[in-house]
Amino acid sequence: MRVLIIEDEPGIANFLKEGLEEECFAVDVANNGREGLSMALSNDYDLLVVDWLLPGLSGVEVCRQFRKECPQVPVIFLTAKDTLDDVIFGLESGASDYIKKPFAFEELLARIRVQLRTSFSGNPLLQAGGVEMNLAAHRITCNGKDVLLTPKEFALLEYLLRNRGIVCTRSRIIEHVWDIHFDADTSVIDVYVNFLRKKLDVSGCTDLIETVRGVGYVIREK
Amino acid sequence: MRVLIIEDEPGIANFLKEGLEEECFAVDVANNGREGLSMALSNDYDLLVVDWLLPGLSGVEVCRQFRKECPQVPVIFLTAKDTLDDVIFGLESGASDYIKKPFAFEELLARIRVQLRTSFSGNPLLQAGGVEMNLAAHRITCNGKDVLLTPKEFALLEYLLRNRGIVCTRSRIIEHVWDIHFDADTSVIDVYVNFLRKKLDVSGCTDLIETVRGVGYVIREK
DNA sequence: GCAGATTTTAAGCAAAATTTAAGCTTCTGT
DNA sequence: ACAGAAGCTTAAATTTTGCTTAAAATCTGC
Repeated sequence: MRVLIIEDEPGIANFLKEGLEEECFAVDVANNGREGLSMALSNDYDLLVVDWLLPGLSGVEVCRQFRKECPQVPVIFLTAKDTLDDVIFGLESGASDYIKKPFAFEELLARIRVQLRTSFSGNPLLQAGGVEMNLAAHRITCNGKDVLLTPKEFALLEYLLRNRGIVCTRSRIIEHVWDIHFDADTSVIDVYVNFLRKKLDVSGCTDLIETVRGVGYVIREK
Repeated sequence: MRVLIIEDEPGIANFLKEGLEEECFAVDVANNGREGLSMALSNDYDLLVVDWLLPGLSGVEVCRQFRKECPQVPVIFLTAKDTLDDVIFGLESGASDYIKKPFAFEELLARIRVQLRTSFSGNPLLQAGGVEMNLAAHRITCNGKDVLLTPKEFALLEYLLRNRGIVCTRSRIIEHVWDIHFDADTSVIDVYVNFLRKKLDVSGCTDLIETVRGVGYVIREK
């Protein structure tokens, strides 16, 4: 995954570059709007991260012009502003998402992953243990054998696979897979983890999903 | 890390409490402004999450009065309002950040971490002696070997590691790792230090947690 | 609108984590 | 060296949490 960061503050630019590289992204940095637009147009990026406030050509203008040429590549804005007007204006100019400063790197990362999921369809294969998930084909195999999952089961497994190595808390799972924001008192997750484990067991993948008591679930790396 | 939530809707309060506890925070809840202010002033919290609209004493008023006494403890507002005026008013009253309802739990978490300056991306690894604690993966290794800890054990070790080089008194440990509803006359800490030492001993980390007689415990630097 | 599939709820059970309590050991000051 | 205080260790009681099922509710395609 190749990302271009257009950001004039060297400290922030560097922080983002290093953070994304640790996450296995290939990262380029441009220090101003004009340079950024030129790089964006002459290379094949999977995603752009653009500061709203840039010397010279503004982030909005960069986005507007870039969109003319590459309407499908997601653009995420970094902005210090946070009024509704600005957000609407930003999204109208073609941004896919925005994030307000100061932000946690983890949040930016989460948003990048959301954008890449919807746009990227070239080789969307997630795997762990004997399990392979082909997102484009919406198909899952376990040691070569097909495993048929319902939509919710698929979404849950996808979320766990995308976060492999990281413990997914129950709250995060409920938000990301079910889109429920204020209901702590449900046992759907337990039930669905149980469904998944059963289906994977049948195909020979045991112990893929580990329980972290008091916290949530995780698919470990390796 | 100890957090006070001041929120009158039990559903939301409960959801936040459980979510934050999964992330290993010690969480207290107050149901109204007056109770909240009194708890905030009489205990040693690391951060406050305050609803803007509260019966009786409003969130803004709570924040203003709390700020007089504890200017350094961050306060995050939950607000349904979203005009610039309200935001400015909120920030002028001493809030460190605010978040509009409805919000994703993860966004609140990200903002809390920004305020506590313990963002996952910044320093996901706490270490001392041969022990490494990876917060995101919720995983602890000791000389390379995995160590399985229960939630309370994890929280205690995290607290000691975050304060390494500093002696943690018994009362501070009780306040930050357990929460307010706790009996002062208990030996849980001894028991849990014992649990931790045993598990770490098995993996070859001896003498990590030192006893400071009459005071508490400490993990020394190097 | 029916039949089957999917999702959600609820409840009992099992297992694990937490807390209490009590006896033992070590340390400290005299 | 002794007495008292502080901390350590262990086992058992209590509480919490997750697993599993079955049944109820909801959705979907015909």
